[in-house]
Amino acid sequence: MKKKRQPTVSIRSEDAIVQLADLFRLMGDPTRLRIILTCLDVPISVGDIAARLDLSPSLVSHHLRLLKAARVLRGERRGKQIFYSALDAHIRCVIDDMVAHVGEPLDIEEAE
Amino acid sequence: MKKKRQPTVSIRSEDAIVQLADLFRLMGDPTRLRIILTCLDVPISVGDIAARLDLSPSLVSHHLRLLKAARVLRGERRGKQIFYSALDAHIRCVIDDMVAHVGEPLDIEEAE
DNA sequence: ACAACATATCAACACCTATTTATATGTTAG
DNA sequence: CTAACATATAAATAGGTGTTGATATGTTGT
Repeated sequence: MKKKRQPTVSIRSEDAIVQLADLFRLMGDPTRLRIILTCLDVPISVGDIAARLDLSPSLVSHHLRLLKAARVLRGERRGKQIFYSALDAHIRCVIDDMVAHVGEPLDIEEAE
Repeated sequence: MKKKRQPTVSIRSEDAIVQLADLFRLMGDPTRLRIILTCLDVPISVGDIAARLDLSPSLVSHHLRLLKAARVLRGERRGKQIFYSALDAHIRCVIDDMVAHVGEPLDIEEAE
């Protein structure tokens, strides 16, 4: 049972757009995007994220709270630590599409 | 010749992440996202965008400049007017994926 | 060339937000 | 229960950014 992909054109309601923009805005910060990418691989603890990205645990936790609230990531406790991972696969698709977009900078000549 | 879709994991270079984040940040503003969505349908002039979205032409033009610089949209002049449209199809994919993400709020129960 | 229209640019303000620092909450081991 | 660790929260600061209003650039018709 495949998911029906409804055309982009149809989403025009105010709150739907705001909700979408909120998600994009969350991914629009380099630090937060790094955190997201780190969590896409495999569930990883707050401290390990901080260590890998050379950030303070406090800052990482702050961003994780936003990402969790926006349903981008989810966290589950294992002992003292809390491991974060992607809530679903869509975020990965979004990023992959954007990477593809960046990968093709010019389809037409752009005289500046 | 299909495009090889490289895994999300591999994009880790600093500037690549910053470049991605810049694009997401651009889409993270409701006004700008509305403008993008309006241009996805069919090429449309600055004035028509402003009229349809009830924004000042000045503000629309300002955002269009950013979106054009980021290779999200492109503009071509037809007489006095300049018609803007999506530069490629990837942005539509990105938005569709994000819509799909929003459409599936909960895969697992989330005890708050 | 001039007038009228369409778009772009500039500067200023107000608002938002990422980061830091300090403190608090929660969990495990002894 | 206490100590040590892991994460979360709060307030304060600094830098970024969307919007507005005025001005500039560019194009078409007369």
